[in-house]
Amino acid sequence: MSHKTSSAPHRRRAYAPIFAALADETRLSIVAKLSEGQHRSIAQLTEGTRLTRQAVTKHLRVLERAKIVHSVRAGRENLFEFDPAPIRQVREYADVVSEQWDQALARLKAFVEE
Amino acid sequence: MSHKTSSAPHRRRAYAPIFAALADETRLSIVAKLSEGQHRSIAQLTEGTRLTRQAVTKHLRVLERAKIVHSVRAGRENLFEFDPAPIRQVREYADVVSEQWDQALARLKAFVEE
DNA sequence: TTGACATGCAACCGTATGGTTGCTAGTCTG
DNA sequence: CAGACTAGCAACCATACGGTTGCATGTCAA
Repeated sequence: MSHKTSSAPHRRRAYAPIFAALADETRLSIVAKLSEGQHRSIAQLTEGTRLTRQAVTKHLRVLERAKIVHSVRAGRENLFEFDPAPIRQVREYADVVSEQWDQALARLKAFVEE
Repeated sequence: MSHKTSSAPHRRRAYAPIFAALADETRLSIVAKLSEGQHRSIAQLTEGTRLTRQAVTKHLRVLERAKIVHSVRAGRENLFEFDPAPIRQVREYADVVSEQWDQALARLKAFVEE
Protein backbone atom coordinates (compact mmCIF):
# COMPACT_ATOMS: atom_id res chain seq x y z
CA MET A 1 0.00 0.00 0.00
CA SER A 2 1.21 3.40 -0.90
CA HIS A 3 -0.17 6.35 1.01
CA LYS A 4 -3.22 7.21 3.04
CA THR A 5 -4.96 3.90 2.45
CA SER A 6 -8.39 4.71 3.80
CA SER A 7 -7.76 6.14 7.23
CA ALA A 8 -11.40 7.20 6.97
CA PRO A 9 -14.23 5.63 4.93
CA HIS A 10 -13.27 8.14 2.23
CA ARG A 11 -15.84 7.25 -0.44
CA ARG A 12 -13.13 7.30 -3.16
CA ARG A 13 -13.60 10.26 -5.46
CA ALA A 14 -17.10 11.43 -4.87
CA TYR A 15 -15.97 15.01 -4.84
CA ALA A 16 -17.97 16.28 -7.79
CA PRO A 17 -21.40 15.85 -6.13
CA ILE A 18 -20.18 17.72 -3.08
CA PHE A 19 -18.89 20.57 -5.17
CA ALA A 20 -22.11 20.57 -7.13
CA ALA A 21 -24.07 20.94 -3.92
CA LEU A 22 -21.93 23.90 -2.92
CA ALA A 23 -22.13 25.55 -6.33
CA ASP A 24 -25.01 27.84 -5.44
CA GLU A 25 -25.09 31.01 -3.38
CA THR A 26 -28.37 30.14 -1.72
CA ARG A 27 -27.04 26.78 -0.64
CA LEU A 28 -23.83 28.36 0.61
CA SER A 29 -25.76 30.69 2.86
CA ILE A 30 -27.84 27.82 4.16
CA VAL A 31 -24.63 25.99 4.98
CA ALA A 32 -23.30 29.13 6.64
CA LYS A 33 -26.39 29.40 8.78
CA LEU A 34 -26.54 25.75 9.76
CA SER A 35 -22.84 25.53 10.52
CA GLU A 36 -23.51 28.00 13.32
CA GLY A 37 -24.73 24.97 15.18
CA GLN A 38 -28.44 25.54 15.59
CA HIS A 39 -30.90 23.40 13.72
CA ARG A 40 -33.48 25.26 11.68
CA SER A 41 -36.82 24.55 10.11
CA ILE A 42 -37.50 25.16 6.43
CA ALA A 43 -39.63 28.15 7.28
CA GLN A 44 -36.83 29.64 9.34
CA LEU A 45 -34.33 29.10 6.57
CA THR A 46 -36.68 30.70 4.09
CA GLU A 47 -37.14 33.81 6.19
CA GLY A 48 -34.05 35.75 5.22
CA THR A 49 -34.17 35.01 1.51
CA ARG A 50 -36.63 36.34 -1.02
CA LEU A 51 -37.20 32.87 -2.34
CA THR A 52 -40.23 30.65 -2.00
CA ARG A 53 -40.30 28.03 0.68
CA GLN A 54 -40.41 25.47 -2.10
CA ALA A 55 -37.20 26.74 -3.61
CA VAL A 56 -35.47 26.54 -0.26
CA THR A 57 -36.84 23.05 0.19
CA LYS A 58 -35.30 22.00 -3.10
CA HIS A 59 -31.96 23.42 -2.08
CA LEU A 60 -32.16 21.55 1.18
CA ARG A 61 -32.81 18.30 -0.67
CA VAL A 62 -29.70 18.93 -2.75
CA LEU A 63 -27.62 19.50 0.37
CA GLU A 64 -29.20 16.44 1.93
CA ARG A 65 -28.29 14.23 -1.03
CA ALA A 66 -24.71 15.41 -0.66
CA LYS A 67 -24.83 14.56 3.06
CA ILE A 68 -23.93 18.12 3.94
CA VAL A 69 -27.12 18.36 5.89
CA HIS A 70 -29.67 16.00 7.39
CA SER A 71 -33.19 16.53 8.62
CA VAL A 72 -35.03 15.41 11.69
CA ARG A 73 -38.76 15.48 12.05
CA ALA A 74 -40.00 17.35 15.07
CA GLY A 75 -43.76 17.44 15.18
CA ARG A 76 -45.03 19.39 12.24
CA GLU A 77 -41.68 20.87 11.37
CA ASN A 78 -38.61 19.45 9.72
CA LEU A 79 -35.39 20.51 11.39
CA PHE A 80 -32.18 20.58 9.41
CA GLU A 81 -28.75 20.16 10.88
CA PHE A 82 -25.29 20.60 9.49
CA ASP A 83 -23.11 17.58 8.82
CA PRO A 84 -19.37 18.34 8.71
CA ALA A 85 -17.97 15.30 6.91
CA PRO A 86 -18.34 16.46 3.29
CA ILE A 87 -16.80 19.83 4.04
CA ARG A 88 -13.84 18.02 5.51
CA GLN A 89 -13.61 16.06 2.28
CA VAL A 90 -13.55 19.34 0.41
CA ARG A 91 -10.68 20.49 2.51
CA GLU A 92 -8.93 17.22 1.90
CA TYR A 93 -9.37 17.62 -1.84
CA ALA A 94 -7.91 21.11 -1.75
CA ASP A 95 -5.02 19.84 0.30
CA VAL A 96 -4.23 17.01 -2.07
CA VAL A 97 -4.34 19.18 -5.17
CA SER A 98 -2.36 21.97 -3.55
CA GLU A 99 0.26 19.59 -2.35
CA GLN A 100 0.60 17.98 -5.74
CA TRP A 101 1.07 21.41 -7.24
CA ASP A 102 3.60 22.47 -4.62
CA GLN A 103 5.63 19.34 -5.22
CA ALA A 104 5.57 19.97 -8.93
CA LEU A 105 6.89 23.45 -8.32
CA ALA A 106 9.54 22.11 -6.01
CA ARG A 107 10.69 19.63 -8.62
CA LEU A 108 10.80 22.36 -11.21
CA LYS A 109 12.81 24.60 -8.93
CA ALA A 110 15.22 21.81 -8.13
CA PHE A 111 15.62 21.12 -11.82
CA VAL A 112 16.27 24.76 -12.71
CA GLU A 113 18.78 25.21 -9.92
CA GLU A 114 20.04 21.78 -10.89
CA MET B 1 -11.37 45.00 11.98
CA SER B 2 -12.18 41.65 13.32
CA HIS B 3 -10.21 38.71 11.99
CA LYS B 4 -8.34 37.86 8.84
CA THR B 5 -9.12 41.17 7.21
CA SER B 6 -7.89 40.46 3.70
CA SER B 7 -4.45 39.04 4.14
CA ALA B 8 -4.90 38.17 0.47
CA PRO B 9 -7.06 39.94 -2.14
CA HIS B 10 -9.79 37.46 -1.17
CA ARG B 11 -12.47 38.36 -3.71
CA ARG B 12 -15.17 38.30 -0.97
CA ARG B 13 -17.54 35.38 -1.40
CA ALA B 14 -17.08 34.20 -4.92
CA TYR B 15 -16.99 30.63 -3.81
CA ALA B 16 -19.98 29.35 -5.73
CA PRO B 17 -18.43 29.78 -9.19
CA ILE B 18 -15.33 27.91 -8.07
CA PHE B 19 -17.39 25.05 -6.70
CA ALA B 20 -19.44 25.04 -9.88
CA ALA B 21 -16.28 24.68 -11.93
CA LEU B 22 -15.24 21.72 -9.80
CA ALA B 23 -18.64 20.05 -9.90
CA ASP B 24 -17.83 17.77 -12.80
CA GLU B 25 -15.76 14.60 -12.94
CA THR B 26 -14.20 15.47 -16.26
CA ARG B 27 -13.09 18.84 -14.97
CA LEU B 28 -11.74 17.26 -11.81
CA SER B 29 -9.54 14.93 -13.79
CA ILE B 30 -8.32 17.81 -15.91
CA VAL B 31 -7.40 19.63 -12.72
CA ALA B 32 -5.70 16.51 -11.44
CA LYS B 33 -3.65 16.23 -14.59
CA LEU B 34 -2.69 19.88 -14.77
CA SER B 35 -1.83 20.13 -11.10
CA GLU B 36 0.96 17.67 -11.84
CA GLY B 37 2.78 20.70 -13.12
CA GLN B 38 3.09 20.12 -16.83
CA HIS B 39 1.12 22.25 -19.26
CA ARG B 40 -0.96 20.37 -21.76
CA SER B 41 -2.65 21.07 -25.04
CA ILE B 42 -6.33 20.46 -25.63
CA ALA B 43 -5.52 17.45 -27.80
CA GLN B 44 -3.38 15.97 -25.05
CA LEU B 45 -6.09 16.51 -22.47
CA THR B 46 -8.62 14.90 -24.75
CA GLU B 47 -6.52 11.80 -25.27
CA GLY B 48 -7.38 9.85 -22.14
CA THR B 49 -11.10 10.57 -22.17
CA ARG B 50 -13.69 9.23 -24.56
CA LEU B 51 -15.05 12.70 -25.09
CA THR B 52 -14.82 14.91 -28.13
CA ARG B 53 -12.13 17.55 -28.28
CA GLN B 54 -14.94 20.10 -28.31
CA ALA B 55 -16.36 18.83 -25.06
CA VAL B 56 -12.95 19.04 -23.41
CA THR B 57 -12.54 22.53 -24.80
CA LYS B 58 -15.79 23.59 -23.18
CA HIS B 59 -14.68 22.17 -19.85
CA LEU B 60 -11.42 24.05 -20.16
CA ARG B 61 -13.30 27.29 -20.77
CA VAL B 62 -15.29 26.68 -17.61
CA LEU B 63 -12.12 26.12 -15.61
CA GLU B 64 -10.61 29.17 -17.24
CA ARG B 65 -13.52 31.38 -16.26
CA ALA B 66 -13.06 30.21 -12.68
CA LYS B 67 -9.34 31.07 -12.90
CA ILE B 68 -8.45 27.51 -12.01
CA VAL B 69 -6.58 27.26 -15.27
CA HIS B 70 -5.17 29.62 -17.85
CA SER B 71 -4.06 29.09 -21.40
CA VAL B 72 -1.03 30.22 -23.32
CA ARG B 73 -0.80 30.16 -27.07
CA ALA B 74 2.19 28.30 -28.39
CA GLY B 75 2.15 28.23 -32.14
CA ARG B 76 -0.79 26.27 -33.34
CA GLU B 77 -1.56 24.78 -29.96
CA ASN B 78 -3.10 26.16 -26.84
CA LEU B 79 -1.34 25.12 -23.68
CA PHE B 80 -3.22 25.05 -20.41
CA GLU B 81 -1.65 25.47 -17.02
CA PHE B 82 -2.93 25.04 -13.52
CA ASP B 83 -3.55 28.07 -11.33
CA PRO B 84 -3.56 27.33 -7.60
CA ALA B 85 -5.31 30.36 -6.14
CA PRO B 86 -8.94 29.18 -6.41
CA ILE B 87 -8.12 25.81 -4.89
CA ARG B 88 -6.58 27.65 -1.97
CA GLN B 89 -9.81 29.58 -1.65
CA VAL B 90 -11.66 26.29 -1.53
CA ARG B 91 -9.47 25.17 1.29
CA GLU B 92 -10.05 28.44 3.04
CA TYR B 93 -13.80 28.02 2.71
CA ALA B 94 -13.67 24.53 4.17
CA ASP B 95 -11.53 25.83 7.01
CA VAL B 96 -13.89 28.66 7.85
CA VAL B 97 -16.99 26.47 7.85
CA SER B 98 -15.30 23.69 9.79
CA GLU B 99 -14.03 26.09 12.38
CA GLN B 100 -17.42 27.69 12.81
CA TRP B 101 -18.91 24.25 13.32
CA ASP B 102 -16.23 23.20 15.77
CA GLN B 103 -16.75 26.32 17.81
CA ALA B 104 -20.48 25.71 17.87
CA LEU B 105 -19.84 22.20 19.18
CA ALA B 106 -17.45 23.55 21.78
CA ARG B 107 -20.03 26.03 22.99
CA LEU B 108 -22.62 23.29 23.17
CA LYS B 109 -20.30 21.05 25.11
CA ALA B 110 -19.43 23.84 27.51
CA PHE B 111 -23.12 24.52 28.02
CA VAL B 112 -23.98 20.90 28.67
CA GLU B 113 -21.15 20.41 31.09
CA GLU B 114 -22.01 23.86 32.40
C1' DT C 1 2.40 25.02 -51.71
C1' DT C 2 0.06 21.32 -49.60
C1' DG C 3 -1.30 18.48 -46.38
C1' DA C 4 -1.77 17.26 -41.71
C1' DC C 5 -2.45 18.89 -37.26
C1' DA C 6 -4.52 21.85 -33.32
C1' DT C 7 -8.13 24.86 -32.62
C1' DG C 8 -12.12 27.88 -32.93
C1' DC C 9 -17.00 28.88 -33.90
C1' DA C 10 -21.81 27.92 -34.33
C1' DA C 11 -25.87 25.35 -34.34
C1' DC C 12 -28.40 21.88 -32.33
C1' DC C 13 -30.06 18.40 -28.72
C1' DG C 14 -31.60 16.22 -24.47
C1' DT C 15 -31.56 16.71 -19.72
C1' DA C 16 -30.69 18.93 -15.32
C1' DT C 17 -31.40 22.99 -12.52
C1' DG C 18 -33.50 26.86 -10.11
C1' DG C 19 -37.90 28.81 -9.48
C1' DT C 20 -42.75 29.41 -9.33
C1' DT C 21 -47.72 28.30 -8.44
C1' DG C 22 -51.56 25.46 -6.78
C1' DC C 23 -53.27 22.06 -3.95
C1' DT C 24 -53.08 18.49 -0.32
C1' DA C 25 -51.91 16.69 4.20
C1' DG C 26 -50.22 16.47 9.01
C1' DT C 27 -49.91 19.03 13.55
C1' DC C 28 -50.61 22.45 17.19
C1' DT C 29 -53.57 25.42 19.79
C1' DG C 30 -57.38 28.11 21.30
C1' DC D 1 -63.38 21.07 16.26
C1' DA D 2 -61.51 25.04 13.51
C1' DG D 3 -58.08 27.75 12.01
C1' DA D 4 -53.29 28.58 11.53
C1' DC D 5 -48.90 26.86 10.63
C1' DT D 6 -45.27 23.62 8.53
C1' DA D 7 -44.37 20.88 5.06
C1' DG D 8 -44.85 17.71 0.86
C1' DC D 9 -46.20 16.77 -4.01
C1' DA D 10 -46.82 17.74 -8.81
C1' DA D 11 -46.86 20.36 -12.88
C1' DC D 12 -44.83 23.76 -15.44
C1' DC D 13 -41.27 27.11 -17.24
C1' DA D 14 -36.99 29.24 -18.76
C1' DT D 15 -32.35 28.73 -18.86
C1' DA D 16 -27.92 26.48 -18.14
C1' DC D 17 -25.12 22.47 -18.99
C1' DG D 18 -22.70 18.58 -21.16
C1' DG D 19 -22.13 16.76 -25.57
C1' DT D 20 -22.14 16.22 -30.46
C1' DT D 21 -21.48 17.39 -35.44
C1' DG D 22 -19.95 20.28 -39.30
C1' DC D 23 -17.21 23.64 -41.10
C1' DA D 24 -13.69 27.37 -41.07
C1' DT D 25 -9.05 29.05 -39.68
C1' DG D 26 -4.31 29.23 -38.39
C1' DT D 27 0.27 26.86 -38.26
C1' DC D 28 4.06 23.65 -39.05
C1' DA D 29 6.75 20.81 -42.05
C1' DA D 30 8.03 18.28 -46.19
